[in-house]
Amino acid sequence: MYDDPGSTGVQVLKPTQIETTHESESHLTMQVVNHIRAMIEDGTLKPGEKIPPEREFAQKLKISRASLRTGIGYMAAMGIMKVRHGVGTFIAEGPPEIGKSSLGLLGALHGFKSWQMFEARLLLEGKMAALAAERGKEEHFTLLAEEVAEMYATIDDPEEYLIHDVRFHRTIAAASGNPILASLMETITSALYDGRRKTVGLTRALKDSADVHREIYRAIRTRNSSEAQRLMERHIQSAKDAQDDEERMASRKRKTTRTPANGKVAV
Amino acid sequence: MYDDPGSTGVQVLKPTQIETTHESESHLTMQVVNHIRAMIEDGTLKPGEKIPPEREFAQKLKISRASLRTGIGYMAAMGIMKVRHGVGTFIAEGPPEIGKSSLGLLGALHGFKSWQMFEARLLLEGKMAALAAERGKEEHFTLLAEEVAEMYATIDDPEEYLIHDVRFHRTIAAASGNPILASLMETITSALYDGRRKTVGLTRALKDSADVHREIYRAIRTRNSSEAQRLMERHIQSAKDAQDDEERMASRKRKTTRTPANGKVAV
DNA sequence: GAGCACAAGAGGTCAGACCACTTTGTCTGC
DNA sequence: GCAGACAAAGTGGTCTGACCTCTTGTGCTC
Repeated sequence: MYDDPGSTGVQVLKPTQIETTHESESHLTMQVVNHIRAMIEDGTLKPGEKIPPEREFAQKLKISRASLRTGIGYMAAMGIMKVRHGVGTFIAEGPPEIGKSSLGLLGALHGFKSWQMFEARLLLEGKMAALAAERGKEEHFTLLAEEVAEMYATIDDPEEYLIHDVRFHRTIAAASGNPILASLMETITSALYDGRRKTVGLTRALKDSADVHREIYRAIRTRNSSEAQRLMERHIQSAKDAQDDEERMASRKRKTTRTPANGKVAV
Repeated sequence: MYDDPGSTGVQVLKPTQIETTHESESHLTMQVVNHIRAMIEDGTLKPGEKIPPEREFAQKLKISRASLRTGIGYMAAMGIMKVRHGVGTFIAEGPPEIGKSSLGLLGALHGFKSWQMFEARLLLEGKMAALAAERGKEEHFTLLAEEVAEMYATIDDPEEYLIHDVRFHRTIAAASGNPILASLMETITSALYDGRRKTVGLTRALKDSADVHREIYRAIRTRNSSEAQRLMERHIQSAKDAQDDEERMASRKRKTTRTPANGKVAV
């Protein structure tokens, strides 16, 4: 696997290897991270809130602005904070993503394949659909129903449709009661989006798509977890197939008149 | 779910919301990230290799050293690069982790619970065990067998044992043929480790633990994927139970003589 | 009342000096 | 000749303080 150079290679035991996880990033960077973390944990800082201006905050922490910025950059990279030029720095809110573009970068390093992303999605979303059926609360069902309705309503407007599509999946994630799984999903789907900018003819079968979502909703609503999982898995699988088709088509002919502008993916 | 303030709250549609994913981090930071990304993709830079010294590299990119450092810090935060004071900056190698301490920090924000981590692990590792049984190659089986042997051999040395334990699980991840799932697992387990530093009496049942690993190995070896998954899930479940016990014990009585120093978790 | 201009506040970048850690190779003393 | 101490080079870490750019709000003008 990772530290195996050749075929003969066996056991080169470096007992400390496991520990390598920690001890990164200089002292001051971590000081900033921990300070902010502490402020979050004790409630001084809540998601969406703004931290003090850099100059001021740096002075309070008795470090230079440069060091403070390093720490902020670190947390911004992890998606914990959002920095807005000319406005301020904020604690992130909304669906937690484990590490934004992280997956995309890692992909470049280790050669992640598209089908692997779908396999992961299949697993995660399938399980979450099942969990949503078991643990979902009334308000989740309500939201899901609304999104399905909106999907049917915007069936002629791919842009709008996509929004509700995404929301539907996020609501299921929320209903699953496990934010960690939700984060993982968010990470992967976001890599799937802007990582490649797939261009998919959304118009093709939005009606079918809406129908499937409706079925999934029903299964969850009636707490039929195995059915929910099955439907969700089939749904993702067909999304994958659609993308594969699209890809094959695109690579075979570059001149097909269509290609509906900046791509979105039907989820 | 995320953007739902009250009970009446419905549909406050902000069509651009989905796009919010991109457009973060200033221009120069991204320039650095993209430049390095390009160098990785075209093979100029490979995992484990060192990038040029900051002063030199900054000059080459025609940006200030400070900006370069921001970019490097960004990638370091995502686990793409490792910075070693006094030595140099390197492209990360080894098991890719989506975002190091990211989960821990996000946990502080969104209140991740321990059982949720185990639920995620159960799902991921269970699936990977099944996949390993289906897709594993001879060399993976060999490595797995070796690790099992080492486990039995180091049954009296928890420290050593843990190393092989971890390697066993990583080898399965590698054998699953899906590095994305492997990354997700790595992320979660690392958060489980140093996120809390659970103290678990390892000595308790290392023999049993080794036996279980052996059984899992056998199932994978004989390509019995459902059995592999079942055993792995049971294994993780019992690890969770053990930790729960430990926790309950620790919180009830703080004076129990044991507590074998800096904690490791039996995997 | 609708625009527009400007000022204030906040993050972004820069330059250059200096500090701290690693590594390496030489020099010294035994 | 060898071991240990030391010095220097190379590289990341931090600081200072100035200046640039973006966003937002205010108040003036028409």
